[in-house]
Amino acid sequence: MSESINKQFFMDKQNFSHDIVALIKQQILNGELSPGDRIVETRLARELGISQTPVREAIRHLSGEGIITIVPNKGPIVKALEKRDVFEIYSLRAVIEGLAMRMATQLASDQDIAELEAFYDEMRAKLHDDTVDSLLADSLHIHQTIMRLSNHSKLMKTYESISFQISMVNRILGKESTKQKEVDQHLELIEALAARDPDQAEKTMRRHIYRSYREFIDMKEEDRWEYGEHLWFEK
Amino acid sequence: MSESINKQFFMDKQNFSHDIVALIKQQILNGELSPGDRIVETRLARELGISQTPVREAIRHLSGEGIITIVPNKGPIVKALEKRDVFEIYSLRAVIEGLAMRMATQLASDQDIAELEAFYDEMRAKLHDDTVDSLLADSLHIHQTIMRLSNHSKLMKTYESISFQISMVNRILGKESTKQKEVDQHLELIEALAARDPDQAEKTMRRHIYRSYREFIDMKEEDRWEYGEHLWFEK
DNA sequence: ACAAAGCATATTGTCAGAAAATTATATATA
DNA sequence: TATATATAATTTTCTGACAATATGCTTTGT
Repeated sequence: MSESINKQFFMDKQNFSHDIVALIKQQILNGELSPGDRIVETRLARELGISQTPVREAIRHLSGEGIITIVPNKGPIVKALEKRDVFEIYSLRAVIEGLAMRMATQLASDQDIAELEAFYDEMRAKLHDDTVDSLLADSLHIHQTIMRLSNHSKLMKTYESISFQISMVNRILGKESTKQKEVDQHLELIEALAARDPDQAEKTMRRHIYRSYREFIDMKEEDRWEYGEHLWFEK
Repeated sequence: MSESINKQFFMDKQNFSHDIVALIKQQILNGELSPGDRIVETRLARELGISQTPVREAIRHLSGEGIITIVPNKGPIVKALEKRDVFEIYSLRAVIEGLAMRMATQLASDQDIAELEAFYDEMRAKLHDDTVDSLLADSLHIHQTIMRLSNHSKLMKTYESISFQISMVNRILGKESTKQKEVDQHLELIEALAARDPDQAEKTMRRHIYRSYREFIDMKEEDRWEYGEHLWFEK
């Protein structure tokens, strides 16, 4: 019944499991699959109109990525995010992106930086008549650009796996940022980049991410995993 | 023929693929499987005396971890390590372990530190009549202990996946370190930990790893991915 | 009414083999 | 000889069926 409908997902340049990996990720970000949800291999296979094996392969791949947990003889579940995870995600992100900044100060061309500045100006211009979602997207774009400028593939891979979970956090808990502050912080980032001072750039990025984390927990949580600022950046 | 022999690998508390993941990793570290080698699912399954499916699952999991690359319709190969990879591994490791140090200064108990100091004394005592392999193992133990003290699961997971590749690097290219220097550096680490100064601790760790990297490329390579010290730590 | 035991169902784990794709080998043609 | 074409062999990919295990429900005994 729903077989023919879902077959559209298979643009299938490569193989089934490859597309199923993408499909499941997308469903998690959409909210069709929530953390803690069980994934039933047979059911998913039936819905997609294919057999069990490629579904299993996709799930095994995702378990390797750490997005899905497989309980032996019980089955796969979408990894749930605890409060502790949020702390870990942000703190890891801080050092990952910190190093990216450091490298970007050395590797970015003048044009790269000019483009970032232009993008920022646009972002600031439409600040007041724009949605929070759009702001988040723009923010994400800046961070991704910096990651790309670092030209460090393992850094990017690690970032992607975290970034996915960040998106999960944002989608689950929503986010109302004070737009002005958010925008200002990104100016700091770009200025630090333009100054081409690695030490300062790294510190700025770490502080930026620490502030995001603080904002997040101040809004949503009572108990926090914090251990104080000195766990995040220098003085 | 070799079926019954290899069956011993399956202590099999959970399921086949779980053990095959461990088996393949072990074979890579042993050198039975080298980077760039192809893995033929049917052959491996036949050798182990089981069917193809669990082998495939294990390989899919490993591809998720990034240890194996799957070329669609061609098959899995053990990911090869380029020179560039070595740079990326060390630099990523520097920030990962840097953060671990930072956290360890806050989370380690006095006893934890005392144990590390005791271990170090032992290590130094047997310095002269010990092999390089044994020294490397001791060094690894210290690093792993610090990771554990950080009590940061995502950090540890990232570290593990790098650590695996570090071991690959070491086994492929060998390593004759100047033992004395190597040992001294670890003293610095433990002292920084004992001082419980997060900033200093992080910097010490980063410098330590940077030095390892330098030692490595000075020994083996001509061309280097370096970009200067300021990419690694503050001044 | 409640708990334990046994049965039924659902789901995972494994298998053997067909279908599709790739690679290697051999044959034919210029 | 060299190049292209056809054929064979290998390997991946996928399927459908079955066994092993866990879960939920009913029955039974007290």
